[in-house]
This record gives sequence, structure tokens and C-alpha cells, in this order.
Amino acid sequence: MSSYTITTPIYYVNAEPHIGHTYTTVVADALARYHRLAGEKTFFLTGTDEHGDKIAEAARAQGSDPKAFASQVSGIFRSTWETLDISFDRFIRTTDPDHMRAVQHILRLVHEKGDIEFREYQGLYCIGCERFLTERDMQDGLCRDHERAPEQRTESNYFFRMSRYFDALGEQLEREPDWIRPSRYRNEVLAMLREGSGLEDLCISRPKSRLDWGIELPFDRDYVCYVWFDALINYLAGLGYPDAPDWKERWSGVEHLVAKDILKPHGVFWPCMLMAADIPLYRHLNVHGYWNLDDRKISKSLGNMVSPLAMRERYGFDAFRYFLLRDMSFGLDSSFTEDALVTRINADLANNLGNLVSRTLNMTARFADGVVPEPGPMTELEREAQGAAVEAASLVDQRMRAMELHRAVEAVTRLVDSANKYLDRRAPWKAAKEEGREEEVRTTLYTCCQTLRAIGLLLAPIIPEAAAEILRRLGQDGLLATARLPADAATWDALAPGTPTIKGNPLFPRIELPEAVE
RNA sequence: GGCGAUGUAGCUCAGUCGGUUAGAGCACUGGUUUCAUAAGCCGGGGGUCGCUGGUUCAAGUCCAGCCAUCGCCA
Repeated sequence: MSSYTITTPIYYVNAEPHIGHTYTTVVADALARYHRLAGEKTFFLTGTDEHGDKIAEAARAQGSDPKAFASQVSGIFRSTWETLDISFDRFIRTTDPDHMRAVQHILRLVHEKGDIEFREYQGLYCIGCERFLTERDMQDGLCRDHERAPEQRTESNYFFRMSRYFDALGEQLEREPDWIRPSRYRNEVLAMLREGSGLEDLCISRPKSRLDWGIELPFDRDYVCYVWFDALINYLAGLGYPDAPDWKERWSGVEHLVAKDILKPHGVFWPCMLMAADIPLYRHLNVHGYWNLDDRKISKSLGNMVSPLAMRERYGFDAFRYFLLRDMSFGLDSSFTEDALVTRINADLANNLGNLVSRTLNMTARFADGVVPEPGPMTELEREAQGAAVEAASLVDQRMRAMELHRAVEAVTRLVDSANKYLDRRAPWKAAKEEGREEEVRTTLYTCCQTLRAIGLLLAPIIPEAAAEILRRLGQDGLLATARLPADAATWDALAPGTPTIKGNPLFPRIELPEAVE
């Protein structure tokens, strides 16, 4: 069985979950659910990044200690994902003992290999910022933030000799053109690697005198590990590195998922670290864009931050998920507006999908005694209906694997459309009133139930709750536990005639927004 | 300033290896149905494929230059 491991970045605990975190997490969740249904050995890793000076400061400002502060915010992330039924397998924290051990293990390996070097350097240090300034941080010789003159200071730190691996990284990018995808981000990494781009070795430590909220270096107790060298290793630690026997298998199928702002650490630092530690590279780095918020168009009740829990409260989380996955072309930026959200929900989920479910099950109740009817022979129209399901299943599979989630969702929408058209061409509400057309009505309703079953399966990774409800109404409660995608979505005799169906309430009620006031 | 990406209908996007009259959804609009959530279905209008030039029997697609937007780097 092939292994599939999907990761989100570990989220920095200086802010609570917003639309950006939610998008990455929902994409990962949809992929994890799809690959589980495809029968792959799937592992879904997410978590929180908790070290560093920003957290130490925030804790101090709140009068608590860093660990307590980080635990509080980390808990919010975890409980948010749990409330939203995000199907992660491990929620890792950089303060977890096994993570800290893994970081020290790698530090030791890379140090022993000679790729970590102690260097002394001078720079301009701002006491207010508690860090060295770059030219950008200064104006007229003063720190921009504190408007005071920085002092000349000498400090020593450990550096990861990353530049040793740049050539090998370049070769990797040539060898596997879709290793970082979409390709625009591969190009950016290639640009970073080109001469003169200013990419150097990476400073990976801070003296404890300056920052003690971090993981101690195993070869120097006066220093803690700084930022990326700590955070990135979660991807290994979360899979059980270095001790658990199955980490290698999980690692062999790793797909990283990140937003474009952390391309450099994941596209450059991380592969160099892996090469230094003699660990195989990840399978793909998948990079997505930003959700732009247009404040003017978001009603006040939503606030400026689009919180996933607020979205769930207001629209239901399935609907919000659907919008996120459908409306962003993976890799590109997209803008979030309440209008676009409501339009999408009404058009795709209420009018097309929800209504198809309602009319199918209502007619099954009315014209087929509320059970899956016994169908007659298939004719041209039924073969077309099945063909539509076969095609949708195949497109969803291709597109999910190519990280084109918006297009995978679109393929299911087309299947829903085709089912509505089929129903109109057959018009069972007319046929049911005529003598001698009973078999045709049964065949029509059977075909619609069958298509709904396919739709329920294909949407299970996208809108898990609603998809499970569709299957439940078709009497297919346990199906998701045993189904195999994409094949099962195209199986056409899977519904046993006589199975009771449930009419139910509208799955996605239409949303009526008050007229916009300009 | 260097490198890159993007630019296709009012909006969001698809368009494979260059090949018939450039597509879809939403929005708009005419018609129609009553099973269904005022939903559905059928039809319609709407495009100088950013601009200019080149290659070709043939360019949305390939090449060059330019413009706009965005990103990365400096």
C-alpha cells in the first residue's frame, strides 16, 4: 500500500486561526480524506510553532511564562480544528518532548558532519528590538521602531553551512520539474539560487543571554536553536523520527503544503537540511496563494478577521470549506468577499446540489414508496448518466493528485448539473401519471439515486458532513468506511433495490442577504 | 534595476501537441416546467484572447519588444 503524508505548516502561536490557516488546513484535510478513500496509508500532520522571541515577549506582556502562553494559543488551534472536524492524525507542538529530541538529534548529526560552524560577527544591535538591525530597519542611522541609535556589538552564533548544498538543490529542481508546484514557485526558488541573490548560510542559534525560549543546542548549552531549524524538523518528528519504526515509510510519501510567504524556508532551507542529515527529500512542496480581504465588502458582524468558527456559525463549515476549495485556483491569490461566498453557496450547493437531493428523494418517497426502486434496463440516457459519473470520478482523481482542487470540485459540480438535466429529460413526475410507464419511473429514480451515491462519495473529502448525510439518506451509512475512490463512484449497481431512503430537510438552505446598502 | 508570473466575456476561470465558428460557471435576459430549496430545464446577448511586430498554410497557443498588475531579489 502506498503511503501518503500531508502536512500543514505548524502555525505560529502569535495569532489565532484566521482564513489563511483555515485554507491550508482545509486543503490538507480534503487531501487526507481523499487519499484515505483511495486506500492509501494516509497520515495528516499539523500543529503549532511555539518558540522564539515574539512568543517570549507576548508572554511577558501578559505576565505569564512562555510555555503557558504558547499552550493557551496552541490549545485554541487544536480545539478549533477539532470543532471543525479536521481529520489530523497528529497535532505536534515544538514544545513536545519528542519534537525537541528530534531537533537535537538532527543538530548533532549535522554538527558532527561539519555543516554547523561557530562564527563571530559584528553588527548594529538595537536594545529595544533586542536584535541586530539590517539597513532596512534603520532610517537616518536610527532604529525605525525605537528611534534610537543602535550600538555596535559583537556576537557569536552557530551557522548551518547551507550553501554547500545549493548546487545539489539546483540539480534536484532540474531533475524533478514538478517537485515544487505550481511551477511559478519553482521558478522563484531557482531565482533564489542564482548567483547574486544574496542567499547565504543560515544562522541557527541565539545566545541564551538574549533568548532562552527555545531548544538547547546539544553541543553548546549556552545557546538555543533559532526559528527554522527548530520548526521545520516537526515534519520528521511528527512522523516518529528518529525512533519510531514507521517514520521512513510515512516520510516516503510526504507532501508539504504551505502558503507562498514561507516558500524560501521550505524550498531552500529544508531540502538543504535534509541533505545535510542524509534524509531523502520530500515528495512535493505544494504552494498556495493568499486570500485577500476587502474590508469594505465584509460586513461588520464578520469583523476584519474571517474566523473559521464564525463562518461555521453563520454559514455552516461545509459551505465555507466548499467556497475555499472551489473559489481559489490553487497557487494563485484570491479575494474573499461575503458576496462571492453567498453566491457560490446558493448557486452550487443550494440550487444545484441541495435541490437535486431534495427532488430525487422526494420523488422516491412519492413514486417509489420511499425505497430505492428496482430499475429496468438501461437505455441511452442512463448510459450517459453513468458515463458522467465515470468521467467525474476520473477527473476528481486526476485533479486531486495534481493539486488542482478547485478543478476537482468543479468536476463534481458538472456531475450534479448533468443529473439535474437527466431528471428533466426523463420528467418522472409526468411519467408517473401515465399508465405503463412504471418501469421507466423506477429506472429514472434508480439512476438518480445512483448518481447521488457517486456525488456523495466524491464530495466526501470536500464537504464531509453533507456528503455523509447524502449517503445516509440513501441508506448507505457505512459506505465511507469501505468505499474505494475513484472506482466506487462509478459502480452502477451498488444500490440494493428496496433500501429505504430518507427525505430529509434541505441540505443547504438558500441564503438571502439583505440588499446591499451603498 | 534584475529575474519571474499573470493578463481570455461584466466577474471567477478552462483552453492539451499550433488546427473547424474561442469555452464553462456566475451575473443579465427571453421562454418553459411543477418533482424540487422562487430551485430546475431550454434558449439568447455579451470577447480586437493586454498592445505591436515576427515565424507559419494556420497563432489565444511559438518568438521578440512594449504596457499593466503582482511576486521574489537587490
